[in-house]
Amino acid sequence: MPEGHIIHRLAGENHRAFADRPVRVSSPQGRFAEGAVLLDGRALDEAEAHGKHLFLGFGDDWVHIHLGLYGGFTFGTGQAPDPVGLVRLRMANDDGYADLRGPNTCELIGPGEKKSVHARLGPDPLRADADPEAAWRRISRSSITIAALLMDQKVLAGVGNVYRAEVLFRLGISPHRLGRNLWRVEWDAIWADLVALMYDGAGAGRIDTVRPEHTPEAMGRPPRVDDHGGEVYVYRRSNMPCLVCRTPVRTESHAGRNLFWCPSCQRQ
DNA sequence: GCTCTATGCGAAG
DNA sequence: TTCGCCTAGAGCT
Repeated sequence: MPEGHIIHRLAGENHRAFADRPVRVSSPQGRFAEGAVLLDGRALDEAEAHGKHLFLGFGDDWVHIHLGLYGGFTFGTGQAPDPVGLVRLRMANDDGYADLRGPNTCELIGPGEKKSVHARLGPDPLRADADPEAAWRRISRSSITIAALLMDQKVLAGVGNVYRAEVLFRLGISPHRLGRNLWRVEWDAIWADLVALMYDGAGAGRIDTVRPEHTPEAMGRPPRVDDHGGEVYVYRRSNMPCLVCRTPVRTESHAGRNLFWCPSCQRQ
């Protein structure tokens, strides 16, 4: 259940495990059977992430994967065991294996289709070719909230519910501000903070956003780590005291997703 | 066993 | 704005 930092990490893990050697490809569940037959025994050439989309390249054939809410990869070493649960895609060689379960998308595409996926995604803070100006052009003209804009993958690729809540908290910006009411310096700060947070997240495999001066140790409080594995200011902390000002964290359903913010630290 | 939840997204209304 | 969809684990009866 990943945001973009995990997808970049997965690109690296798949590349390390399977690049440049023949891969045994199968679909124990059967829903990627045709693709598996076509790829079986071929070598993985490239693994690439753009936002929450993962691309595994076998020559001109690409596996396009989107994990959705509950998709996930499991990696293991040695001989692959009998599949547990619904394994859509299994890749294996003599050293190890990877199982993909529950993805929203797992499909074989060609270079043209891959290009069109990239074309409909906004800049990804973790990609070297990202152009934050493209996101700013849309945000600065928009009459929808910055909270909704940050989650819109056409505007910005890779940010999900955790990063949007946390970056807005860290910069003291209300999630209800409209895009066109954002200052340019605020957008620059959002982008820079996302690059730093997501880079750290990709390295650590979890999302930690709490600054050293607000950690439980620094504040003399017991540690509290969210189920997703990281330490955060507001995400999934409804009604708990803000780590900075003690005001209860608020939550509301915003465009179908839970939004979390501190009404005192994020006044406007 | 059942019900709920989740870092997502696109189609339908 | 709501629904449906992909799946597994937690917490409940």
